Amino acid sequence: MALTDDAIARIRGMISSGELPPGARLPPEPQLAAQMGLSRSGVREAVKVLESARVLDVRRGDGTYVTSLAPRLLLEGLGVAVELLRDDTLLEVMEVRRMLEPVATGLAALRMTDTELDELDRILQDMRAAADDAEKLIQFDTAFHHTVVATTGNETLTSLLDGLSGRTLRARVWRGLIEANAAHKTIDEHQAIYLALRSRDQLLAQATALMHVNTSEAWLRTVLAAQAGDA
Amino acid sequence: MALTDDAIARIRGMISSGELPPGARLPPEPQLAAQMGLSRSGVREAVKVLESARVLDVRRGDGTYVTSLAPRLLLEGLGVAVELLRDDTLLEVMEVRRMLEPVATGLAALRMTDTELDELDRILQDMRAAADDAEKLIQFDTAFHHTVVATTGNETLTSLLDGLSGRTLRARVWRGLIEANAAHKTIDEHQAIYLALRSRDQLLAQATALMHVNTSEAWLRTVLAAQAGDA
DNA sequence: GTCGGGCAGACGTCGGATGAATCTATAGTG
DNA sequence: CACTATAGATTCATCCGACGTCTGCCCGAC
Repeated sequence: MALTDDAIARIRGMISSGELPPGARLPPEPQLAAQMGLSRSGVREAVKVLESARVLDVRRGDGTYVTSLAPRLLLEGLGVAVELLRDDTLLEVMEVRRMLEPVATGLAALRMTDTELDELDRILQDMRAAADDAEKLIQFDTAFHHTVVATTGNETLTSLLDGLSGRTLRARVWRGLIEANAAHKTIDEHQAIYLALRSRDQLLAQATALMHVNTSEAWLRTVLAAQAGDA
Repeated sequence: MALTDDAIARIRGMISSGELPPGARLPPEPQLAAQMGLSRSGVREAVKVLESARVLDVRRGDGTYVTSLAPRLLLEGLGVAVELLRDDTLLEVMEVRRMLEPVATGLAALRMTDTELDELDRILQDMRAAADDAEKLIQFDTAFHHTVVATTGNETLTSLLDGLSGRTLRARVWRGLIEANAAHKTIDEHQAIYLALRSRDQLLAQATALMHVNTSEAWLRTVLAAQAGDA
């Protein structure tokens, strides 16, 4: 399998070499095909791959362009990859979050502005109001952690952690939490993180975040074990 | 753009739902096309995307199969994504490594066996012997860190760090190091990490790793600044 | 039992044709 | 002159059919 993969590599090469900078427009498919010595079908497959990787942006009726290549785009694929991981490797993902999220939260404690703290407070209230609505809880939980990590100003870090905290993963944890009536306890953990951030206490923020991830990991274990029992 | 992307989503859905477990064989392309209500071309594009994401394994003359879905496969794409990041975001990547690698190295200190330590020692000697051969230095440097992180037993973590330590990134750092005659100093840092691991000292391992990443980051800054000056 | 050939199945690549969306330039209108 | 609407050109989306090539497997020969 060479032709199509060659085309992928060559287009990628043109981008990383700077020949095709962000925003640049590629030649029309027929022309690109001629240029690379393969049929239009092959080019389309190559372009589709790069489009799915958020490297190219294909606009019907217009043309094909190089995206901004921003980390948030290129690292988006991490999320879909994590969604496909098998159950026994989800604990590995959790372990990575456990290493990364506390440090990130600690860093956020140093940089967070009052405005951002207020937003966190708002999300926290939303969570309490959501009660037992799993769907909403997951949504606010996601927003909470995203907001915290985003204030580090490191987009790569944010995208990475977003990807590692996939929707399915969160859903499973919260299902376990709600079924065991432990949702309120987890919301309290968020509160603790919030208070640590509010007081700009890096070490405390780190500690509260670690506790929180640890709780999540524990519930994930429970859910996975119960599921294994069923099967 | 719905048909092909729908197909991608549906195949992915069949996999994550367990309908297509790892190793399973997909129907032939024409049949799959009929089943999903689109042409073979569309199916081929969808399959190609999933193949590039290491979700499917297409064997010419044989058929299409679901891969093992192991983290090392699914997270492989992270590496190619990082290779396409623009220069100004590489420092973000470095910052993430700075958060992750010390913790991982500290963890490795607790789990590393004598055999693995001996292998590290061998790599270290290779590095010293490589002298000013940038190519080899990069190769041994990669091997060193990979070996350390791999002993944590966390394949997800290993793949993640491998991806974040892309070849291009390493190449740039080492280029700066060699040009400034600072290669030996960096090799000494590896030695320090090795000694910390040998004595199973988690905190010291963490500290030496942090210092090392910090050095790399500093050199990356230098190289990027020099490059910006050229342009 | 082993080796080799041949056959069927499956992916790889190609070329052309048609439809749909977008952009642009032009002509018309107030 | 400014704005709008229409027509055409450009480009991607999708489909269809054909042929080449590789792989796996069965079966016969030795």
